[in-house]
Amino acid sequence: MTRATIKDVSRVAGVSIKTVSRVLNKERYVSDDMRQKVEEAVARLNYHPSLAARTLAGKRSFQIGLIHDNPSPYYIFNMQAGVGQRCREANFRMIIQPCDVNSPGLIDDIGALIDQAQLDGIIMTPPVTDVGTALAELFRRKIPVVRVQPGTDLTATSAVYIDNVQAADDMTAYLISLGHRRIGLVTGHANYFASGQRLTGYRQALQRAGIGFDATLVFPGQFDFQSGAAAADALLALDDPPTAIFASSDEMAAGVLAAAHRMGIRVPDRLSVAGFDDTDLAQVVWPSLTTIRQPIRDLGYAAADLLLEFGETIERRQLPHELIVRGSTAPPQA
Amino acid sequence: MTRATIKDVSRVAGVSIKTVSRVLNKERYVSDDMRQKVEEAVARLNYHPSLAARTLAGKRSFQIGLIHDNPSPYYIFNMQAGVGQRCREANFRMIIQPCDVNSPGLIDDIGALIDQAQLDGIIMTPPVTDVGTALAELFRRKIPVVRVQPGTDLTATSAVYIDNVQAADDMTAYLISLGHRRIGLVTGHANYFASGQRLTGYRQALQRAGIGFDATLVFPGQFDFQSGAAAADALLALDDPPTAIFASSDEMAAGVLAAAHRMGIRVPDRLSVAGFDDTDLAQVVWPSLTTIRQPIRDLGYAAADLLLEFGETIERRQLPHELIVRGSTAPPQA
DNA sequence: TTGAAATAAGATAACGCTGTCATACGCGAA
DNA sequence: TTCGCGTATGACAGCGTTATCTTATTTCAA
Repeated sequence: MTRATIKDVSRVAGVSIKTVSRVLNKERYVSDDMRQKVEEAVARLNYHPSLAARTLAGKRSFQIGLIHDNPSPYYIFNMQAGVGQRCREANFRMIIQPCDVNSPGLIDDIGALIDQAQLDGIIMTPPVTDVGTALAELFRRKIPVVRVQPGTDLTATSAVYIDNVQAADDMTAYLISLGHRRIGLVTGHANYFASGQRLTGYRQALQRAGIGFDATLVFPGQFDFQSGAAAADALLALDDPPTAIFASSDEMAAGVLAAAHRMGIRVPDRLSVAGFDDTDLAQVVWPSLTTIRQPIRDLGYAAADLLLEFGETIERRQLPHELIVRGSTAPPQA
Repeated sequence: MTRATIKDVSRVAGVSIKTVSRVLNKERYVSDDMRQKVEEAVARLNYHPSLAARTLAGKRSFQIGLIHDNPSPYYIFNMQAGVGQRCREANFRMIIQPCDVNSPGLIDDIGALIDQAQLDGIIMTPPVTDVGTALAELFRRKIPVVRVQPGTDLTATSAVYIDNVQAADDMTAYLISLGHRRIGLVTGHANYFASGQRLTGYRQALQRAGIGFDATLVFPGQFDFQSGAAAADALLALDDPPTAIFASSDEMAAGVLAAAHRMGIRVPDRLSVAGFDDTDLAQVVWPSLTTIRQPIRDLGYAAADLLLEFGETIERRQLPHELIVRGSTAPPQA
C-alpha cells in the first residue's frame, strides 16, 4: 500500500483533481456538496498532501525557518516550543537552523537554506538578529522576516520583544525597595543589544531613587555561569561590596550564587541575588532565584504568528515581562 | 533576480540537464572535464538544488525526522545538536517533531509527518521509543528507524545507547569506595526503561560489596527537580538516613541539593549527592555535581549516522559513559 | 428579457528535478 | 574487421501538486 495521492482522492470522491485542490486550500467557489464529498474521501484514504509537490507547484512551501546562534538550551527549547506550536496550528513546518554568528559562511548558509527549502519566512533570535550582512541577504531575497528582540534597524523587519529597559528598572527598583543601596550589576554579552538596555534600566531606577551611579559596581559578563561567578568574585572583593547583585541572566545569577556559597556568604541573608529570564534554572538552584520572567515561549509563538498572519507587512509586538520574587532576595542585614 | 535552476546551470556549463544532475548526485560515468564545467557553473550561479523538486522526482527527500516527547531542554538541545551536525555533513535536513506520548493522535501525527515530508528516516528518543503502536506504524510504512536508548523490542530497530546498568553500577561502586554504606537511590520515571536498568546497576554494585539491599532507601522519582526534592525529604527523614543519595538525573540531584540546603545539611560534608546525565545543570548548581556523563550529543550524532549509513539495515552502537567526580561527593563523616 | 457578473467545475500546462531509455564512442578479443 | 562491453552523454517522461485558462451554470440589475 503506497501513499494516497490527490488523484486517488479525486477518483474516490468522483470529482476533478482541481476541485480536491480547491477544498484542500480552502479556496472560494466550492459547493458544500463537493466539499463534503472530498472531505470524506480524504478521511477515508487518510490522505496527506505531499509537501514537496505543493512547494514545487505553488508559491508557498508551508515551511518557516528558525535561525539561531544561542548556546542556551532553555532559550532555544522554549523558543522552538512557541514557534512550533503556532506552526502546528497553521499546518506549517519549522526548520531549525543553528548557525555561527562569527562564521564567514553565515550568509551562504542562510541563502542555501532559503533556496533549498523555499522557506516562506524566517524567524531570527539574538544575536543573529543584528548581523547586518545577514539581514541584507534576507532583504535581497525579499523573504518575510520576524526578529526576536532585535537590537539594530528596529523598524526594518517585523519584531517581537519585551521592554528590557523597563524590566531592568523594575528589578532594580525592587531591590531598592528592599533597602539595598549598593547594587551590583553583571551585564550581558556585548553582542546582545539587550545588555545595554538592561544597563539603562538599572541606571534609570537608581537615578529615580537618588542613588549615585557607581561604575565599579558594574561588571561585564557573557550571560554564562562562569562569568557570573567571576563577576561575583570581583564585586564581593571590593572594599565596599554590594549587598545585592543583579545578574542579567539566570545562568550568571547561578554563578553568583555558587561564588557566594563558596565564600560562605549566606544568600539572601548577607547577599541578595537576582537573575533575568526565569528559565527553568531559576527554580533548580538554591535558593530559587528572584528574576524577571521573560516569556520566551510566547515570544516564539508571537514571532510565528506575525509571520503567518502578516507576511511581508511589518508589524511589531511587545510582550509583557514580570517580576518574579523568590528566595534569593531579602532586605540587607543591618 | 530569481533562483537559479538546474536548467540555468546546464546552459552556463554548456551541458545537458542530466549531466548536471549526475554531478550533483555524484553518479558514475561523468568525465572530469564535465564535472569541472558543472562545478564552475554551480559556483558562479550560487546554485542550490530545490529540495522540493528532488523529493518529488526522486525517491529520497534528504530529510530525517527527530521525534521526541522529552521535557528536558538540555537533553533535547544536545540531541538536536548531534543529529543536526551529522545531517549538515550529509546535506540533510532535520525535522523536529515534538509529540505527546499519551495523546491518542500520536500515531496519526507521525503518519502525517512521514507522508507530508516523505522522510527518509526517523530518530526517536525515550520514551517515544517504547510506544508499541507508534513502532508498528513505522514498520507498516517500512521507514528506517533509529532509536536512542530503547527499552523494548531491542532488536526491532537500529539503536544507540549507553550501558545504563554499568553506569549506575560505576556510580554506586564509587560511592561505596568513598566509604558510604547507606546509599539512597532516587529512581527515574517508570515510563523510562533506563530507570529500571539503573536500579539494577545499583543493586549489582551493592551486592558485590556485600551490602544488603534496603528497599526503604529506594525512592521513586520523575526525573524532575520537584521529585528529587521530595525524595530527599523522605530519605533524610528516615531513622537511619543515607549518607549519600544517588539520583537518576541531574535535575533530581539538584532537587536533593536544594532540600539539603533547606534543612541546613552541608553537602558534601554531611551528605554526598550524585546525579546522572552530566547536563549543563551539573555545573551550575552548588556544589557542582558528581555525575555520570551521558554523551547525549554523541548519541544523536551516532543515531543520525546509523540512519544515513545503513538505512534499513539494523545496526546497534553502544557509546561509552563516564564517571565525572565533582564537589558534591566526599567520604562520609565519622 | 437580456446580458454582465458571480459562482462552480474541469482540462491542461507548468514547477525543477530524477529515472529510464537511447545513443555514441573507444577498446580489447575473436 | 567485427562484435561486445564499459564508459559517457543526452532526450524525454513523469513525480503530485497548483496556476491558468476555459466552459458551463446561476444570479441579479436594468
